[in-house]
Amino acid sequence: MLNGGSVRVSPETAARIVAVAESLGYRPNTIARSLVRQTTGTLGLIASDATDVAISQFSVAVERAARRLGYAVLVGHLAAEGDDGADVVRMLIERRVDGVIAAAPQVEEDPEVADLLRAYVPAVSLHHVPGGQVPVIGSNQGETGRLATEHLISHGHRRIGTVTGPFRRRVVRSRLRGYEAALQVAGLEPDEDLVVEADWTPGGAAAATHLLLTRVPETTAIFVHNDAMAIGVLSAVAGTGRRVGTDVAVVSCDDMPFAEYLTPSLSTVRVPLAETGERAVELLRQSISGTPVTTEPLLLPVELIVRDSCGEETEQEEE
Amino acid sequence: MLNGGSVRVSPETAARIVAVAESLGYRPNTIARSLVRQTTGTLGLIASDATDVAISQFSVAVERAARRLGYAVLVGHLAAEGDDGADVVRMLIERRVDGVIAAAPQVEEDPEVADLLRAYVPAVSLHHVPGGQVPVIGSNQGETGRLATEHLISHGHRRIGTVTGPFRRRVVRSRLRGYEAALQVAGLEPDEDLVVEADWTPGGAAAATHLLLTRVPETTAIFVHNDAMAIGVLSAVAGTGRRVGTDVAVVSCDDMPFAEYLTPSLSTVRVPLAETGERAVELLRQSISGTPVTTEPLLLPVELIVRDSCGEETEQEEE
DNA sequence: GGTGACCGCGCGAACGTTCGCCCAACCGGC
DNA sequence: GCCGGTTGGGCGAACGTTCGCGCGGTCACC
Repeated sequence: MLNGGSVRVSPETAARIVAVAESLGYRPNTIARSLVRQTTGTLGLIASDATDVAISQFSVAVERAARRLGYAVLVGHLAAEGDDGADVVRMLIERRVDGVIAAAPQVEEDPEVADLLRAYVPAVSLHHVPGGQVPVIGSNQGETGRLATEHLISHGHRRIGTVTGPFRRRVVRSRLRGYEAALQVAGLEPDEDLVVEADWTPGGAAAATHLLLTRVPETTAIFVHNDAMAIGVLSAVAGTGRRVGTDVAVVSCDDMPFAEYLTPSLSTVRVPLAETGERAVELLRQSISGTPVTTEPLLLPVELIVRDSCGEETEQEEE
Repeated sequence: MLNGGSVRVSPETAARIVAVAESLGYRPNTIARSLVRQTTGTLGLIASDATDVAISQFSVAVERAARRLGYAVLVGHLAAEGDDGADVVRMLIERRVDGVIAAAPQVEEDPEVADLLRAYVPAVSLHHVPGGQVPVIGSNQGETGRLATEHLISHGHRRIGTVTGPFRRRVVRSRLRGYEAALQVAGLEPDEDLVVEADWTPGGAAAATHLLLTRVPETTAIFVHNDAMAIGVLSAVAGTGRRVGTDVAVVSCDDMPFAEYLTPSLSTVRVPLAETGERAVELLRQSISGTPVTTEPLLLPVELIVRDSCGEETEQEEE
């Protein structure tokens, strides 16, 4: 009755009841309500070990959007390596969440999680779910690679290396396709030696960059797959005595808050993580309310942010 | 019965029941159980807008520790500025969480949230709660400031500036006390011009650093209150034509994963955020189970990690 | 003025557990 | 052999809602 539903009761009685309830500090018991309504008003969020700033930006946006819609958010973090994914999802399902948002690349190779998401609960994923049938939302990753690479090409670079995330990830492959497409349009031959796999961490990226610059010392530009790794790239480039921006141009992906303040400031393709989070919640709400949703990936546009690391400003003395 | 409780039933009957339950895929309904047990097996986590890497490291550790104990975690993120704190806490309380962990500096100045935490639910906070009576856990922040400053002093620096978080935060005041204590022990006079307030962001820290170096150009060392701001400090120092490490030594706090890969690599006082998260859950579990817990702040030790930004290695060419 | 229809409201079942209480049966001791 | 104690097991209440159904009263129309 007190949930705003249309109960057939005279307006003044309703007002009286509400007044009394208020004065008594009455708060409806969510648990009892959930029991009879068979819905909990709770969303599950499964996130990969969110030390990753990008994932945590997404998570915050998801929680905020969910709360605006009256949902609470139950989180589960997946270990970086390890397959507790199914356990986490099962935990969420047992808690009777109304839907699940997955922001964990691990799901790409976890058929057990995929089955759970497909069969037991409305879900939206940031990553491809094996077997499909789960709506996917994300950014236009091919465009990301293309934009970054095109920009470097337009500055006259011919030897453009790339430090990527793990190849087995779709994001990485999409960005690589964009990178290669841009090269081909410019008449440049893709070269395997210029592509080095890393692990999303600054340390891994630094090692990868050293490898790249050893294999192809003539490299004058690097496209790196996220801002955290970019930190490692900048460090490694400087470690070889080269200057970032002038000797080696760097363009990254994500546009985290710190990107602007790296030395030199980082050119990067902005990925709209907060907006993606909001859209994910919106999509999930539709799916929960029974509206059929397309399982065709919903891709949000990305945007190149030009700063100093790509050599736009060769004069960096004045910051 | 299927919850492992001690029901007086013959062993073989129990085994039979479990077997049948298993074969039927029976999963006890958490909601109904919560209703009668008056406990949900859920913990609430209120986090400040966790774009802050430190908070998100803490959050991940909390969730992991909680899950190990069989708890699920409901999160609420507080807006950076804005007092929706009470709303978030109320939401958690209405969802009948068994306890709340607060990792949001905002609670320091929110008496409404403080009252809720005190009166309605077992709680543990990372920050001082006005009015007390809520167990606080954290790191030895005074020690943090002292360690960093002492190290700079031991390198012969006499003009040591500091770029801080907002003064109204206890963490900041504790660290400042440690900084001043170290100066005094070394016979150095604290100087107001050397202390500049910032807002935890790289951008704010960069501006603060410019201000500091304008006011006191002879500054040869900077103690900055977290790694995110350190990025801004490095950028601003470089922007004035000074070299970090050789001209201006920098020591920070936190030791985030990227600290090692900044250029130059960042000396920083490690704050054990993951361990803090685990201890917080442990403390909360005790508090929930009725064990009286001390409200005396539980302080974990910190550790200075020496890298290049404090000038330990003057030769940085070989990284 | 009487009858019918509609509207406001109250009562009770159901959601799926947990847990206490009672009953029955078996065993042992007197 | 009978009685008491102990143990295994089943039945039903309670947790706090939601929602359907039915009843009673009032108003309007004939």
